[in-house]
Amino acid sequence: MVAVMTASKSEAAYQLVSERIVNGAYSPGYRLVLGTIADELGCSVVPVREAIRRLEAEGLVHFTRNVGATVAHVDSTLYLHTMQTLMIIEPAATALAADAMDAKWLAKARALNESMRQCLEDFDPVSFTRMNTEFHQLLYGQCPNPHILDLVQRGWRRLAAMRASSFTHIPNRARASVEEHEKLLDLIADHATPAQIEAAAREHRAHTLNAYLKAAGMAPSAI
Amino acid sequence: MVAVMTASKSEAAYQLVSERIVNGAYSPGYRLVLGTIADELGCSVVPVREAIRRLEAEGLVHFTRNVGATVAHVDSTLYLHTMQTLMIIEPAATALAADAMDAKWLAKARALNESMRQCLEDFDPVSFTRMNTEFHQLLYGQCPNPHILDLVQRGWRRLAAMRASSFTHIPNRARASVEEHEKLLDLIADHATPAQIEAAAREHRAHTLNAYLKAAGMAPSAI
DNA sequence: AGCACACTGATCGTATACGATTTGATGTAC
DNA sequence: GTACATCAAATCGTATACGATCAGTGTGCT
Repeated sequence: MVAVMTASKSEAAYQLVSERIVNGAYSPGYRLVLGTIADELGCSVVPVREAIRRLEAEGLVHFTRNVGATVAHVDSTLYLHTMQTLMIIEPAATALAADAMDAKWLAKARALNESMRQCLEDFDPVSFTRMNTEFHQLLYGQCPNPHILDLVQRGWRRLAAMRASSFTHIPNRARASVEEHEKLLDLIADHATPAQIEAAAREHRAHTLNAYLKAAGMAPSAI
Repeated sequence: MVAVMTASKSEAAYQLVSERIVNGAYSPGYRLVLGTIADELGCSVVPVREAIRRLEAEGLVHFTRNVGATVAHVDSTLYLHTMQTLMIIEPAATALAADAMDAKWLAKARALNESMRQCLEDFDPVSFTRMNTEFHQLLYGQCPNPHILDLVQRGWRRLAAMRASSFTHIPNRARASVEEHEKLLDLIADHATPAQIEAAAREHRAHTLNAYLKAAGMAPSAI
């Protein structure tokens, strides 16, 4: 772990805890004790406290006054809510980013999607998941509205944290995802309107969301 | 304002500064000096610092390391971005809240909208703005997804902070808003699908956004 | 045995203190 | 008069310290 030396200690604490939650080193329910983390980082509790409050605001940790912080538990409802939020924001971000999607971008996206297809052939779910995240980053990454971009990034981070802990992937969706990605890229190549791009992107995410809901025995999402 | 005495001091600092920004007591660019605010609250700088960092995460203040915090400046781009974000999230929240909109709710919403119409007759823009906020709160308030609800509330808070500082209202839109509200309520009364409700709500906000953009000489929003 | 209550250890919340950094002003050389 | 170096005041960042609060445990009473 290479820490950026110019960053403040509270920033370092934020990065450390955040990363450990997202990649699953701290599982849900894990107790985040200020003093312990402070010792580990070689700093005092004040910056650590600040970092943890920030993570609380992002929903990654649960905080109780005078008691302390724990890594947030993930239940199916929370997962649904996060997915639903992302389902609304990400397609909009993608549509707004449409202007920046030139031929070069398109070639890159297509190549990435092909690699994902190859991962499926090779039964490599780990790479697939990584590339899937990368692909979606490519989709929304050029969104010119920083608020929206920020929301999407946070949404993905939360999903990553949830998946790292316990959630199983739905493998059947993987193949369909690749096909839907391709259709979306075709649409972009054909200079579809932002509204059309948004609709297609939202449909893609809705499929994923509803597949999850169905597997969990829950009703499909209203929107 | 009755402060809850059990709340922590950092909470109190957050509430104080937040409220002052939203109602315009602190204008954009105002320098938030930790020590000064701490003195005013009768506490030390540590909780104040925490509160300010939280406000930074919400985008209400701008923060520079080793320099300090100022109330965020509002330019037309920022305003556009905030409106655009709200335009995407609020309609979704409204659609998701559709289940909770019963006859009683509908009567309340209709009454409020009529009061808004009356405000226009009486040339009372202050009440109109207050009621408009209230009306929209009614629309999205029952959204069962807490993340989405939170995002909408924050969006409105930011808008309020921006308006408090400098932005002039666009009076021509006021009358159209009331009509659009009514159409939206009719749609809900007719048991429209959530998707239809979302589309109508989004159209309403898009009109407001585009009216602003046009007035500012900017191109209409892509979505 | 079961309940109530006080006690204890752990941990949080914040005051205070001090070093680090920035900013703006002052003075000096050109 | 301008550019640059130096310095001082203001302010931030965080370490340390201590009081406040909570969860768990043991003891005594019924």
